[in-house]
Amino acid sequence: MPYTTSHKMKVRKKILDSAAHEFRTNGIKEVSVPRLMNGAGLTHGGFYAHFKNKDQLVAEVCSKAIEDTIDRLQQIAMNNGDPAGLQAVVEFYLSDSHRDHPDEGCIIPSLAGEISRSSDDIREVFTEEIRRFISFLTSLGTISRDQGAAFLSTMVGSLLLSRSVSDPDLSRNILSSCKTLITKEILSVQTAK
Amino acid sequence: MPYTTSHKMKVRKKILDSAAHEFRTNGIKEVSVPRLMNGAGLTHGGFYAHFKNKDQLVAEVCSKAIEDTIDRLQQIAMNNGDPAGLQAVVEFYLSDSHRDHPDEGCIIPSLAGEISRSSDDIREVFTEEIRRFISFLTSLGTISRDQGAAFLSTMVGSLLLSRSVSDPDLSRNILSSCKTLITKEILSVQTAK
DNA sequence: ATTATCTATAGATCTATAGATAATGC
DNA sequence: ATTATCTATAGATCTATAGATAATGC
Repeated sequence: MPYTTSHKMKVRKKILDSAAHEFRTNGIKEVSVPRLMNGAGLTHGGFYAHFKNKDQLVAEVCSKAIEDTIDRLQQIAMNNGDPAGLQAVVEFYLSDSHRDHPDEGCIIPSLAGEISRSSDDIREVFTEEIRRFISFLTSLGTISRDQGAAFLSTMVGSLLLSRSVSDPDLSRNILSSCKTLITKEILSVQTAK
Repeated sequence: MPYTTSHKMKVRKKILDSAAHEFRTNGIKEVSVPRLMNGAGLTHGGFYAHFKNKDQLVAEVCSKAIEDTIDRLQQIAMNNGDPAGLQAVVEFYLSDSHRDHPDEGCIIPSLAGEISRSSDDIREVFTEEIRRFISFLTSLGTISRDQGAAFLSTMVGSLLLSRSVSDPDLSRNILSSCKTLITKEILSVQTAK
């Protein structure tokens, strides 16, 4: 074998990281293979030694990026104890800093539009990760799986709209109104218990 | 003047309609000017007699398409009377048929991702329409402007996710959980009054 | 000897423009 | 006479592949 296996894995990871970053910032269609490979310090021809085609890369990025986000949110939850964990996750997701740094934030608001129009292979991977995200949210509190699904929808929609409007006041308003809605719902469940 | 003004307006409208349709189905980046013009029964060269560039078309489509959606929802609300109007709008927005026909549905879930990465001109037009949409929702019930903003976020996020997952059960679950969340919130306001 | 990576390129396709053509109003 | 529309094309850029090169393990 030329090049150690670990070398190839390291390069592959570099391409994946570069792609995760670029896709979040610029969308899937906007990012070309040459641009991607340059970002990883390579030339474009080598891409196909690592991935069958661009779609396969997209599928792997979806999977990896969402799991990384869940891991990060899990950390935030653990730092805030059992009843406050879910609330802390929501606050982070709907924060100004998350809105202003799509390049390292959750990939769902950035790419869901394009993914909804993508191949079945990509959508199946995405589906599994959405399921995992809902399970994660549900695991944090006394909420039902349905509430987890609704919270995820609200957070994704809110972040997406807050990034799409050019008026900072409206943008902040969109985030805070959704925080209020979710918080109210969390509290209503806790008092009903 | 060659060609009546009304002829030119008619053609311009045909391009706009074709674009609104194509963008919703395939995204902005995916739809080329030649493809667009073919859809309107013209050749690509003529495009620039109507629009300065593709961005100007995108801005006009955003504006027109969202206003059309609000008009349509207004109709639904009026058909359902004063207290039930808001509920009927939410039910329609989060219906299976809206999910399954992005080509004639609300443009926001389809395009917000791309718009969030677009030029300031486009984002400013979009902002104004989002404001209008929130005002419209607020006008339907006893809800606050903040609640209108939160409902819009939830509806957009829900429709987007329901279109992105490949499992029909999960997709329906995402829609129904958001309907429940919003309905609960509407009722809580009404009983508090 | 094997294969990741590079160089070069084929074949599409995109946005935008220039100049020709043709459809209308005066 | 005016200008919407068409034809043709410039100049970029994209995905993917073929063949050359070079870095490593045996």
